Amino acid sequence: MAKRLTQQDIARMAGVSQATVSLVLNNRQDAGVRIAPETRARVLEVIRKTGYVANPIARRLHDHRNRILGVFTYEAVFPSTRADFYQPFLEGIEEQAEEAGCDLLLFTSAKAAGGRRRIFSDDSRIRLADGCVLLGRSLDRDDLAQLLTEGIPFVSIGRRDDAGGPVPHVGADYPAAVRDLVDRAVALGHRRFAYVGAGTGAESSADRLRGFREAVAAHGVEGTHVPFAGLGQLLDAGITAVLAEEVSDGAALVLAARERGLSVPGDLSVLALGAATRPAPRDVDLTGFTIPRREMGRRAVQALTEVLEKGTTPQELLACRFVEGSTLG
Amino acid sequence: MAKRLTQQDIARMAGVSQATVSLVLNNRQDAGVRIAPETRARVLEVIRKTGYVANPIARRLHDHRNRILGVFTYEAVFPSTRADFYQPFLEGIEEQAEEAGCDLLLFTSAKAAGGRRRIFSDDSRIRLADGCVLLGRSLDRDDLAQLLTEGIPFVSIGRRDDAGGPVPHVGADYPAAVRDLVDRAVALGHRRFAYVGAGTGAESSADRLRGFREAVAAHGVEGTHVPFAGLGQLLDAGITAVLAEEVSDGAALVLAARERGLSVPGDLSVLALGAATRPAPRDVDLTGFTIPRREMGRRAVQALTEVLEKGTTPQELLACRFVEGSTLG
DNA sequence: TCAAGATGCTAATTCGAATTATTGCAGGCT
DNA sequence: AGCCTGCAATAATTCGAATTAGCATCTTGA
Repeated sequence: MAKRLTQQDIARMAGVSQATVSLVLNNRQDAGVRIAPETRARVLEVIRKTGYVANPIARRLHDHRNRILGVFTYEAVFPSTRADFYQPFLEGIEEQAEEAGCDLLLFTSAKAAGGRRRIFSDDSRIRLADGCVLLGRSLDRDDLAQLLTEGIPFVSIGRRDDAGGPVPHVGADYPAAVRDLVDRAVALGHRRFAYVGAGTGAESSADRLRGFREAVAAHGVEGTHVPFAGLGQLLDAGITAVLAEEVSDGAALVLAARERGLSVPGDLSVLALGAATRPAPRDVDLTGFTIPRREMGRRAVQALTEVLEKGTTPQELLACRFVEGSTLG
Repeated sequence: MAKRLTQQDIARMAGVSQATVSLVLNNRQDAGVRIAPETRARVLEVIRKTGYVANPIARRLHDHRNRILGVFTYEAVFPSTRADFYQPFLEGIEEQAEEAGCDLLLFTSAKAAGGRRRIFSDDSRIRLADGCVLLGRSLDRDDLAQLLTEGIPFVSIGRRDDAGGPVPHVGADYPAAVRDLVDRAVALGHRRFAYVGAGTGAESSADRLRGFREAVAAHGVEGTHVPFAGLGQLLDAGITAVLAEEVSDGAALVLAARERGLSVPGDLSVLALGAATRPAPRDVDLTGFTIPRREMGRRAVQALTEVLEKGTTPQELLACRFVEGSTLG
């Protein structure tokens, strides 16, 4: 196997010193550093011909920019079961990375201790990347805390509670999106609401439920929360509008209601809150909102750039888009 | 940002040298290297107390392996239009990379000159990775030649003709798979065959057509090749069995035949040769074969490992799996 | 008792690139 | 001639960990 080229090799070929190659490569023009145009050209020509690229490892040891952005997920991203969830985010990430001229490093090497990947294993490679985008419904609190204390630049996709300090993130504004749905339903005359879904655990769930509670309180209407949906109990309780965290749960409710000969939205309105951790039937035209996944991916990379350049802690929530379906009336 | 601890720091705290810390850390017991148990214990205690972890960057610098595998595609991989094509391969690649303890670098930074990425652009970053897996229906011959002459370790997914030298690849054995289909059809009494599809351009197309020609010649039956399918002309020519390179073409033929009131496979047998560059209707139960995409991804990474370790030029064809559909009779 | 061997550790070097301090060399000026 | 100035390029050092050669010190065995 051909040995990897080094700056020393390039230097020899161009008849200059290694230092000169480095200076040319980094296009240094500072005071005190001067390279004659013809020398520069000669070095560049050798670099072009050989396709030399600086060893990112060695470079990293010194300077701190590789133009490599890490993408960490707790599970493999490509299996089709996850693809539906990860894909839109990755699409945005890839797009923005391309724009920023960065390559993406997928941390596939993270030791799968107990089936799940870990950010910090015995020889964590997270520092290979300039910074890192974290992707997943819920992230390990300890991992986040360690990222913060070790000062590793990262951005979470999805809002995160503090973990020993504010966590940089690009999330979706679930409270606002849920409030909007409740507002619309109230305007149509609904007075008894139910929220179906976990409503706890991951921040995304908690945020939705919080939005729901705020909205029903603001309108002075009735709102209950049940983790699992039973169509019967909902109807018995006189509920007229259900907000389902999971799209698939919402769809199941609609189908169940129609099977009973009930009309949706005539007898019951069903609103979907965008979560898609499980595949949902496509043929139910749910009213609700969509999560701007692709945009979140893009913005996360932009935010990461900001972290890297300015050392800030960006926190941003993107608005969800209302979807005019046929299950609210 | 807390400064990271170094082995030097640990050494100072334990009252030993940096070298000793390294030896303890790596648990070296080789001949000529000995550390007294109490010294070892003292160092380990300091490491435990401080939570020191070796800087992976510095470590990599020394052993010349970045443990980064590149994945190059001529287009973005995540957009849903391509996802169906790339996904199974990537799944296998990711799986095997995880096993090998390597991370995946997606070359998203490759300049999109004329919409298409280039392996060798002005500042190609291909050498960032230890080696590279190439993915795509057809690869640029000049790119392949350059990879070979520059001695960049790589493996192509899909068989490739020589490009100034043998190209390391992991492909699918199309000739065998096509011959198998023809054999089965001949056994069922078919004597007039047609091959529908490009049959040229990409190696994958050419290989299929070659298998077809060999098979019809071996059986002494009639076999013609047409780039585009016209149901009428096929029937006029007395064809009883059609092999469609593209699954979608095969499906279209079946649907067209049924629309005319013909029976498939009663009046016409249709066999699909696995190519899926266009989305195909799911509701046609075609007989044919499937390409072991996921396995190809896995094997490609294994082959790349071999290239990296032994400098060989692996070439391998994986068998396609026969699919018992309902369009052969 | 003294050379041979075992033991325990460290100094010095390496990896590849970035950076700083320094040297060499024209040419201009007095 | 002697001296500075400005420019070009290089030697030397740095980063953190791994490794090799080698230096003390301590045991043995004859």
